[in-house]
Amino acid sequence: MFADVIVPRHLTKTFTYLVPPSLLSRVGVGQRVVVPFGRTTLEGAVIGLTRDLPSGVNVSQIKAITSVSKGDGLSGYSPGMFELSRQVAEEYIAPWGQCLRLVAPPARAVAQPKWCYMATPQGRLALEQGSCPDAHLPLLQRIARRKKGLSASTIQLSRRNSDRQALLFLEAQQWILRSEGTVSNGPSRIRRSETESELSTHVCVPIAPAVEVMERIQMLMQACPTRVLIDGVLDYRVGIMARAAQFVLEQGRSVLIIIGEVVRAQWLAQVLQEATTYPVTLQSRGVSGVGGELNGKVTPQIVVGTRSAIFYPLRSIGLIWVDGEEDSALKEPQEPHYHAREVAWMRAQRESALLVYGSAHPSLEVRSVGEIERVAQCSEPDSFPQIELVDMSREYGGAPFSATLTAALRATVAQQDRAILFLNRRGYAGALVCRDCGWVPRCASCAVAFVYYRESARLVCRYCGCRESLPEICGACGASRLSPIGEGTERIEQEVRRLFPGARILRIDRDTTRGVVSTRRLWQQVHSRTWDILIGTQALFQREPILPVGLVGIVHADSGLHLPDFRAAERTHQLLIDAVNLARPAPSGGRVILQTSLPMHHVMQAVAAHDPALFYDEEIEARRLLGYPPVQHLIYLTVSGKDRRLTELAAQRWVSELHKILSVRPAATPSGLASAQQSLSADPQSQGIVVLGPVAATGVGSRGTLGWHIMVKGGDRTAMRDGVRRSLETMERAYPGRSFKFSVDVDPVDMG
DNA sequence: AGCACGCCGACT
DNA sequence: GTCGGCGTGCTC
Repeated sequence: MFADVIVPRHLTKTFTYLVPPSLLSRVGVGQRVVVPFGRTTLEGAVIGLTRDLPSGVNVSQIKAITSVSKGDGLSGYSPGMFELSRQVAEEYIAPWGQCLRLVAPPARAVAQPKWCYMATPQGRLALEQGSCPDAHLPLLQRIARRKKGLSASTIQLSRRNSDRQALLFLEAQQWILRSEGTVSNGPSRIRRSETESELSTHVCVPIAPAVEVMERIQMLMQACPTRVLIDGVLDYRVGIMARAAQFVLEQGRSVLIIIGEVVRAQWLAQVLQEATTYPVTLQSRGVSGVGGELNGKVTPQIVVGTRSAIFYPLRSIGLIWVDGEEDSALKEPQEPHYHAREVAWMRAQRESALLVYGSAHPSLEVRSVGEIERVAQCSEPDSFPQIELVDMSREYGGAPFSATLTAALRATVAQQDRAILFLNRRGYAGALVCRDCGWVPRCASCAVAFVYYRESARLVCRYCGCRESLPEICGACGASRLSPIGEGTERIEQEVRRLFPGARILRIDRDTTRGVVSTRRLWQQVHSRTWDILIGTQALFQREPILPVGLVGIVHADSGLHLPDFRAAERTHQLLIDAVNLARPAPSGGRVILQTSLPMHHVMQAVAAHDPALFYDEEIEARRLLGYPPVQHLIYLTVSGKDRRLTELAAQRWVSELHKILSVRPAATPSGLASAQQSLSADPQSQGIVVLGPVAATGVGSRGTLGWHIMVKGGDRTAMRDGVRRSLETMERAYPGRSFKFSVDVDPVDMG
């Protein structure tokens, strides 16, 4: 009997092993097995059993399975998780073996025996007496110098044959001793002392949910698997989360909570530990282990973690809660490029669990899911701060603050209240903007902002690669004041210090929060409220929440709109809502001043009116017209290599393969692209697939490699995926070796 | 992906 | 001369 085994490597093929008679009864599909692989031993999984050898494999090369993984009481991968890894591999066009490591990181002790060499008393004696041969002396001295021993990886014995011989010799002489290094892994129970001092839980006051809300959620739990969107602010969501978790735990089932940022996960774990009576485990990346089991008995628990925790081997899950489902941190930047929000739904369906998406500003993707229940926070008009839009194109001079904002800051400082100046610093990626009306030149067919290249004095589209010369005048108002934008936090800080010499000013951004120590100190200052004016970027939203203040000034609300990303408006909308929520409600004197050059833009109008529908309705229409997600789908391909020219040729070859397989009319040239675009716009439900590019990657020459991007866009997701998978196979066959790397990102996010 | 081998330039 | 850089091939 032979077993087809996949290994946790970037290898698409399977390897065939002999099943020893002694293991016949224990080896089945899905079983984790230890196998010899090349010179090493590693842990793979059986995906099939056969009586005959596959063609092309010789009996003489066949090795036997060493052993069956001893585990945790489960026979290898639990069937559900094994299938989940296969589903992820298929969905995201990644090698199955690569996805296996998500559901069960290879047991380190098996995959890489960590040896540790120590000098024996005899060895030390040999050193003193000088009886060690000169050839092996340096190594013995090196080992003897370390009292606790030297690990094999430090010696790097793989490189030098001489060292390997020396080790064998020294071991034979019993001058050194080889022992197994200790490897610690397992989930870390949160230690209160460690995190409590750092993160303030008091800043969040969970709102006790209404009886009807909890009744509805309990009803939905009967209809599982099902999805629900909880649309509301953090305090509201945490209130429901704690109650729902407690309810599920009392039923004897566990709760899995996924959140984008690590610090947010720590904070949430702490809040839930205080709010519920069950154990909370914080799952951080790289830590493996089987949870929910103690002496063979399943103990319900809460697991909080970042995206990789969606694969946590928890048994009997009743509730999966993805909080901040719109966070791009839920998308894995490496292969396999899974999105934890989507994997959560795959898992919820397998486990028959309730899946909750929580957000203060849900993604268009989640809002457009047909069969999703929605629980929205009812907000009275009184719960919002007062918002004023200031049209910056009507302000004189180039000052960063309008007269309105300056006066409001002055009043706030005079009243000894606090103010936050929010600056959206993303978006300084070299866009050209009209100083008079805020217009930004955009690609006609892709509708994303052009990237401005100063040296070549050109505009380039990040999506389709088309180029244009610089416009002389503004396309909207005809003025000739077009210039690149840019106003950093430093500049704002200087200006605030000039205007308010007596005020206590604190700045939070990527520059001030470089190190762990300085970050902690700064955040302690934020919470101690020993400041009058706080200047910050989106770094303000990435940790525990901040108590709201009297005045929030949004200095340049438009800057995020200029990113060359079709989601630029959506991101800006989210950030502005977060910024608005930093102000107290109007009855307690909360006020927001939003400075913009585009006061009529749907993002600004929606934020000013506290009416998200104004944004969503217009945005979804724009996505429909341009064929962007969630209406249509994208697959983003990258070819990277050393030689720019050859890599471009490989990328072009990929495009033509895609054309062939997907039977798309060649439309890669900017002129042809416009017509392809037109045919899409004419029929929004068109199943037509478009291939854009190749376009040179912008981060030019990172570590000597160059990249070219290709975008596949269309309505038929399955056809696109199948086509891309087949084209990838063709490319990897056509270009073996490591001169090029072909990568695939299904449903990309963060394209700016 | 890892991990070997093997071929080349710069120094203990 | 060796040490360590990286390019290439193989793993049942």
